[in-house]
Amino acid sequence: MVVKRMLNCDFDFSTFPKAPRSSRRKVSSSSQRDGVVDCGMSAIDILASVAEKLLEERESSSTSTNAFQGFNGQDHLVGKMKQGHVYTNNPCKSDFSHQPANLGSSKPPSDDNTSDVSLANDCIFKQTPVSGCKRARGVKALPGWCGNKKKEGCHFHVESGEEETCVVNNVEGGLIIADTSSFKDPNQLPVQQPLVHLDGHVQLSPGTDGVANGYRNRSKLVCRDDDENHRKYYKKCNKSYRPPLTWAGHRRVNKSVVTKYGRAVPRSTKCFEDTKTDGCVKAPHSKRNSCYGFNPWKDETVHRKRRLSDKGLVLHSDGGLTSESDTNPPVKEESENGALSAAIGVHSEESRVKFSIKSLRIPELFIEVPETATVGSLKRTVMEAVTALLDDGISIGVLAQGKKVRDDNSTLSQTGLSRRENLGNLGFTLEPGPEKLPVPPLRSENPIMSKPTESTKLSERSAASLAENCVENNQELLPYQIDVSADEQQPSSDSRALVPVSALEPEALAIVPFEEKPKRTENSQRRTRRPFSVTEVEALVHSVEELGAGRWRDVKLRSFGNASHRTYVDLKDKWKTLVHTASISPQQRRGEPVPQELLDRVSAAHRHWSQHSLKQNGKHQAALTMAIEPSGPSM
DNA sequence: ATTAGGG
DNA sequence: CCCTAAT
Repeated sequence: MVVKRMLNCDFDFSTFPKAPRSSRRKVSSSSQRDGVVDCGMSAIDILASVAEKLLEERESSSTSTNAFQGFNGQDHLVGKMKQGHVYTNNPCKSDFSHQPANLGSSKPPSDDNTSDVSLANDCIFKQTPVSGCKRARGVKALPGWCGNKKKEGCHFHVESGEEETCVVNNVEGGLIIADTSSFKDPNQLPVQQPLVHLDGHVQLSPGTDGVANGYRNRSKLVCRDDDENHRKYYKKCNKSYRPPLTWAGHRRVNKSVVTKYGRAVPRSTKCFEDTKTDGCVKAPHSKRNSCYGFNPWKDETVHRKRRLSDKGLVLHSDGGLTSESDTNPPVKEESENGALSAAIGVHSEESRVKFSIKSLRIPELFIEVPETATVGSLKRTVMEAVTALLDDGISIGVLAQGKKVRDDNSTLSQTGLSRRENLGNLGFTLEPGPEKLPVPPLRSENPIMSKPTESTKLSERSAASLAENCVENNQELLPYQIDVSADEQQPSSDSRALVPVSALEPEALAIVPFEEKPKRTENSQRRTRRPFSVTEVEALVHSVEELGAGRWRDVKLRSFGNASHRTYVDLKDKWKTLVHTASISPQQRRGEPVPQELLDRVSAAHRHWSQHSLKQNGKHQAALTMAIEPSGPSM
């Protein structure tokens, strides 16, 4: 099963033109006021639009057929989409206006194409509110992709709730479960905020500067009705769905679907390299069931920097606020663009403010499973994707009056959240953690060595990186400050600031602070696993025979020279395992078999040096003893 | 930076 | 392969 991001990591954010944050903010803000949805376009939307334009172009130009080759078949389109690229010869480049879309305008989107999808300086697409938009046409042009006919209202909901969370599109042999928001209108497709580069790139992160965002932190977001049960549930799921991992160190793997194949799959820059190499193209109907949970904010380097400035997803509390005395239950309002919105019920009683987040939508969740997949496996797939998304850790940010509240110590009343009328402006954001996100050193590893051998790995890898780019559209609409360096807030404290008062609504989902000390910055990647070859083992054994175990630095220098990927710690570890391997029966050994001859040498050397060290130790002891009692026992 | 050892 | 503690 595969849960993956539709778009892969091949985005080139760096080349994406951006308007100054200030201007973007401004725009967003005003458009928000006007209720106009900006950049509320999903990848599918964009692609559909692009396709539409391409098709239109073709229709109007009988000589430009070549330019549409890539879009003629859904196969192609789907495949490309998965790469995160929309390859076009850009026959209709001009269709994408460079002019700012009707930002800030309250004018309803016109019916013409350009207003439907236009590229602002800011690279934000302005789009007609989902329903009945042009996309439908584009979609239709791509039979099988997301045409109305094929789109089904396959819904998933959290066990405890009835929330519709996704729409499933049948895509030639596979299902693509797109986003989530409940789309009453069958024509509606998940709305996200991808950006389309003029060169055809589709970028997922909309809002901000396309910076990848992440639920990067450790604090966890737990949807619950009964948090204990829920946690158990998640745990259970994790256990039952995750394949066993050998390396103890892979424990964290469980946290991400992506890790299905272990963290061996690096999610750093290499993702890009690899992506390019294999194109990250996964046949839409690959026989292999793969499951990509994308984990948006986990991947990479390329986006890391920018990610710093990103404030991530926004849990937007537009409406749905109600006081405790209200008879009517909190009304959940759909954010126009769908993704991850949360209706928050606020109950006021004197100095107390209670929150009840009715729902949290998970944005952009793409799942691909073969038609032959069972419902059960589909459930698991969805579960994995969702779990991976949540489990990966996110921190919560609070937005008051549209501004980010940085001071975790300020009270709600001081922040202006004590008054009900202001609660309407309360917002939450899912964002990267407090940890510094230093630009990770790029490992220059042998490209051949690191070249993945399994296409699945590549796919997952890219899927993982891609996910990283997911950004809730709304964030762009919220004028909170974006201060990268100053972003020192502690996620944990942030979370604590929001004390869930659960049970107001039994089925309400609440954000629960989840204590977990961040051990490792998410941006630090686990090295890719590189099994020692017999040759390497031989070299290692040889060196140890001569130098003994313990002088790893020398061993490294001697047998591995400048092999940057083999550190002395690696050698030490390898020796450790070799010794162990040599001590067990051949039947218990795994991995590439090490010649018994070598293992015998390992045993011999180990024995030898062990005794040697004992002797040394003994000598030392003797020397010490002598030093202390130089003249020996005098009594 | 190395080494040692637990995870 | 990671993480720490101790050198």
